[in-house]
Amino acid sequence: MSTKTLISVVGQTAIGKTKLAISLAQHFNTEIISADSRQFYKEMSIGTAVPSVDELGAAPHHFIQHKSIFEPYSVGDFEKEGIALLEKLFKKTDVLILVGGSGLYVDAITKGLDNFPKIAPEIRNELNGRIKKEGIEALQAELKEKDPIHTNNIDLNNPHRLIRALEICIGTGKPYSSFLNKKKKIRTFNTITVGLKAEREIVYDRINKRVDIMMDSGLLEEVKSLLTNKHLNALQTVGYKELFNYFDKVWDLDFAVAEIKKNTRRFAKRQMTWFKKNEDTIWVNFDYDKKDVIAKIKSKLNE
RNA sequence: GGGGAGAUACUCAAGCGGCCAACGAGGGCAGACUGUAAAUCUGCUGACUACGUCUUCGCAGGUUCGAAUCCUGCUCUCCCCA
Repeated sequence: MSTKTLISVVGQTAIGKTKLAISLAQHFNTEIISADSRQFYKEMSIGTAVPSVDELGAAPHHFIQHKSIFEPYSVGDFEKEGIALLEKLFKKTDVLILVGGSGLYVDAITKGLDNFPKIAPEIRNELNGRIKKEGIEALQAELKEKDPIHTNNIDLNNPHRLIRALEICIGTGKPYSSFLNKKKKIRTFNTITVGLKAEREIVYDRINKRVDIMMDSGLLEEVKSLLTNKHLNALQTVGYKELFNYFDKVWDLDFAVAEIKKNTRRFAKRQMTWFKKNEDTIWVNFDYDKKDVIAKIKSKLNE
């Protein structure tokens, strides 16, 4: 009777997730939680395609531009905040909408991550310094010693993963792998995933057009205003990093824009390989019929 | 008209007698993903009846046991002198 359901809307960038989410929120008379790792930041809006004022007014949204690029923020933080919010909102409604293009962030809400203690940022800084000075091999050797199990499971060539594993080992004195696969998190809600899809050419065309629109809407100015912060993690983002190169005079503008389009296409590809893994997803074409989608969701709701 | 340089896989670009289906880069494709995730990393990229076979290095001949690599002719491109 009081089963709570989270409708998770996923799909590639520029495919129309925001619009579908709003339709669903209106239909179910409910609210939207964003799981978009770049729309969290209030300093970024054009390049992240944050919902417009009209869209934000069409349904209550959460986690849109609620953080600053200067604050450290991670999936772990997002999971805690997100679950807390869901719990609060589920007190007054049975259905909520989650929308997001960031696979890991979506999974953090729907499936949950293992708990890791907070690690002092100095440890990562130091590891970043060491990997430059001593080379990746030194850190690989150290992980092998501190966590032989995890050494066998991760891609040792991936510096981000290597450093993350090591910072846990160093910061906690325990192997990274010892934090994995604790008891399964119990979610108090069911999740129905709706995936938006379209043919490659259509997605690519929409991406190209959206990048042009972003440029016409003042992306360049937005990026210029963030120039002094370009080292911040949140700004290691398609649409921003390429234009930093333009302002640094390493690329001309046309090339930078072409790179944004290319990198967005590649990002869209990676999103798809992530979302394809979920076998329960209800896939709908980007030119869906609204009633149809709602009917599919409802039949799933009644299962 | 004369002289010179060059034509290599989707693109750029190495190779200059055997170890070459051909370095590398770009692009493309596929994949991985537990607090950097719009990030980061990995694999594949001539064709196939695939641990083997077949067809490629401008075109056509030739030399050689053997050629992308040497020779001849042709075609095209670029540069210099007229």
